[in-house]
Amino acid sequence: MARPKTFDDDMALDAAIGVFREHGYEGTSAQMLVDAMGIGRQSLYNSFGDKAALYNAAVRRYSRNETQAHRAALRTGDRAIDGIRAMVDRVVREAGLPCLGVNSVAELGTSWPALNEIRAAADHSLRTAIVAQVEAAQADGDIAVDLDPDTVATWFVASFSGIRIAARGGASAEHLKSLGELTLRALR
Amino acid sequence: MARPKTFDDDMALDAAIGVFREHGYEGTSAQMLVDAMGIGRQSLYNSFGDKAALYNAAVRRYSRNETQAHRAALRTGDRAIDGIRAMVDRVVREAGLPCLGVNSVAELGTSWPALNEIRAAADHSLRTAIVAQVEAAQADGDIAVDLDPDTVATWFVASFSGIRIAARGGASAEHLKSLGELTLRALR
DNA sequence: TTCCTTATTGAATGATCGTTCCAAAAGTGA
DNA sequence: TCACTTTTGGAACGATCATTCAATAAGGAA
Repeated sequence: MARPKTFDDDMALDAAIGVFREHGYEGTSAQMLVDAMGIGRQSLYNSFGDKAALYNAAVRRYSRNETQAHRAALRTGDRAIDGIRAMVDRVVREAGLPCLGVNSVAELGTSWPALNEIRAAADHSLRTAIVAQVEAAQADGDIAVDLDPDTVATWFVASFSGIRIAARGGASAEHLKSLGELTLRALR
Repeated sequence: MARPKTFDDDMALDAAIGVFREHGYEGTSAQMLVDAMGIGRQSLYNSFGDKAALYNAAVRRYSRNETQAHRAALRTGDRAIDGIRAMVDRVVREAGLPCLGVNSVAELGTSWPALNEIRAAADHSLRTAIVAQVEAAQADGDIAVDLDPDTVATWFVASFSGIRIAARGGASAEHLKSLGELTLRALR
């Protein structure tokens, strides 16, 4: 057929994610992307379209990975609450790296329809998993039954944003740990 | 002496705050600032220095106002917990507008030393007020005494970030209200 | 009024922005 | 080896970026 690519799209995308999560959309230039991704300018545009499309692809991939990691953590442990704790612990542990999801919301809000759809898909996937786990934990008597599972799912997502912003602002590991504990304490 | 200014620095700064909180630092151009502030380009540079200095001044003024509003809310009501509730309610109520503090942390992290100092000052002012109020509420029996007041202060700040990010992502008023309630529930 | 100082206005600066054109390079199937 | 198709690298595009220069305008002190 024709000449094959010399790079892997997903690996290049991971490099782009690394730049975007640190510098944001507006703070990232095409030159920075080319340097980090290790590909030519034209290759970038051939493979990903323009900068906005690349950003959308980066957020999509990042969100999917992040959602998958959350769901994997949820499945660990014996009791349902153990999985929930594992999910919170993971967020606390990895809060040192900026979250592309949080930063994307902070920077762009809901002004990009394409981005809204990407977020809605990830949100739905994560939320349904959390709701199921919360219901199980309530059946176990580990989460108060007067709480609406859907509200609790919103609570977790918001708490994670809070923890990540705190970390990005320079909070210590101890403080972040306390935040994770209080997140769970609200559900007793 | 000489010709006086035709505009008020603080009013112009408020206009700049309005642009920065919506579009971020990198997403805001000098032209957007000139248009919003209603002053000439040269006047902007004469009065505020370069774009970074103007941003610092905007964050400083915004943080001071925000801290003051929090402290004012804390002082309302009979019991200490009433003031705390008022502070949380205010955040929930006004979460519709993007927070320059949260967005600044999300976008820039701790990479600007000057900005770090501005944040530290506002943080200290807010935190000491919260700590005192929490101690009073603990004495009243309205907040669990096994919680460290300083940790609780960190908790409030992080929760506010979470609520504001949720709002910026499109969360409904009902969801935001639930988040405010859960923030307090963690302290029982 | 006259002078002095500062504010204002608008054009212009070089740099960098995102994006594209174009020619050379290179792998694949015949 | 040849022809075909796609990738690749680099120069180039107009637009916009933050910032400044130069000239005019305007108020206060004498």
